[in-house]
Amino acid sequence: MPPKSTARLRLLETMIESIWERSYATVPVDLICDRADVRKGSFYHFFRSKTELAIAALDHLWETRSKPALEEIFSPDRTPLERFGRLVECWYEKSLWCQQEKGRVLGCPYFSVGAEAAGGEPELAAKVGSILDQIQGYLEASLKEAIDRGDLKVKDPRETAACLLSLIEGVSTQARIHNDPERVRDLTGAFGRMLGVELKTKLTPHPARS
Amino acid sequence: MPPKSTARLRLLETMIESIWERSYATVPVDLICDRADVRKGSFYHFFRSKTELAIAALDHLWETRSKPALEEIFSPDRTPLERFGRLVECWYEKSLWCQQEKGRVLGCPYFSVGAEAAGGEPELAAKVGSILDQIQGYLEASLKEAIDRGDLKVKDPRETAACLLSLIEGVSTQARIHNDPERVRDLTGAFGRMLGVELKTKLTPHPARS
DNA sequence: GGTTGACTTGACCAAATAGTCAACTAGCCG
DNA sequence: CGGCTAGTTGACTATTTGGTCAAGTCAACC
Repeated sequence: MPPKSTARLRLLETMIESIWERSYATVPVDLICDRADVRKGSFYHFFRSKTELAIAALDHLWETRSKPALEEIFSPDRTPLERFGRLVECWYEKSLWCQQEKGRVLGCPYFSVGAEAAGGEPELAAKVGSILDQIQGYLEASLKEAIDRGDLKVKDPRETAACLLSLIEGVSTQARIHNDPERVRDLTGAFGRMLGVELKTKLTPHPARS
Repeated sequence: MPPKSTARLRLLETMIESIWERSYATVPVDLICDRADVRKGSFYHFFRSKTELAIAALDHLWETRSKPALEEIFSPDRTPLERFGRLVECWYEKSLWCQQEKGRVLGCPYFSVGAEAAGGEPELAAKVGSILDQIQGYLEASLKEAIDRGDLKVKDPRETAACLLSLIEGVSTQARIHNDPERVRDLTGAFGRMLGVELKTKLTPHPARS
């Protein structure tokens, strides 16, 4: 039987949103409760602590949004190189969407929270770590496939996947810090240079930047 | 005449350390005061707010540590490519040092604080942004020099510098999240691949990793 | 009808938080 | 000396924080 109440779900979604816009530490339980229209007591009925909610929320975001999105991007229908191109496109579109809908470029919630949690919230940081590893897994698998197909010459796909991920996340975070979605454009060229191929995306090469 | 009291300086140094180990939001003013052995009143004699101290502290760190270190790394005595190699070496050594002395890999304080501050502390985020831009400047200048010398073929040095910086910072943050300094090793190969050359560093290619 | 168990409610708490303030000290300059 | 100023002190406030709790509601099941 499905859960009788939507409160738990509302808390998860609200937590993600709040944490993404601000940061883990600066989002008080009271704010989450207000925004989710849930009373404090109910909060602690579903979750033993704020940390536990955060972990559950990241997990929820991963399972319901990020993982499905990556499944689409890394679909077997595409060639490996097409997947990388699509990944970069999606990342850029998300940044644009963020700025328009949220008023700010917010970057990657996993990465920001992970960096924050690494100093003081080890379980939260570990959850982020495992999610990042899974993302890296998609990259690595496609790298290997590309190598097998002869599309790519890469010595160590594991290391290269790690670098690609760091690159994406680094660029995203820069975009967040500077509140500039255009920084994410650079990813197309950077991916290409890193892999030694020319990536095809819809993103035009490079308009003049302020 | 030099300042009569070291309290201000102690606050700056303590703030950097605390913020680096934990995060901006989770470092209370009282803790800084305790660790710096300064009373609350003195704190607010020197700084109007916690935010103001944080900004001053990042500035202090930049001027007294990071900038001099980069000046050495990017010294004209080195060829541009040697500088990149040295940069990667230093970054890796710092990560190792961190783990040994601090008990944890802490990554880059600017980047972590920047990501955090972007949601709610715009002035702090702006300070980080300007510091990151300056780091990028060193990279860009050396890229241009390398191109002029014919050591490198890069279309857009500005964009490439931005990507290199994102890569460094992304890798650093991953190292922080996973508390694994070895992740920073990957930078040598990644830099090389990004620039289309083989970088020479003291870092051995790649030992087996757990 | 009565009992159970999941969920809700709002009042409550102790601790932590950023920031204030008036009084104090000590060096320095006339 | 006397007064000025930079710095120091610790007690103080108002608010916010994460978390608790006892008393409820309500639908399902016996």
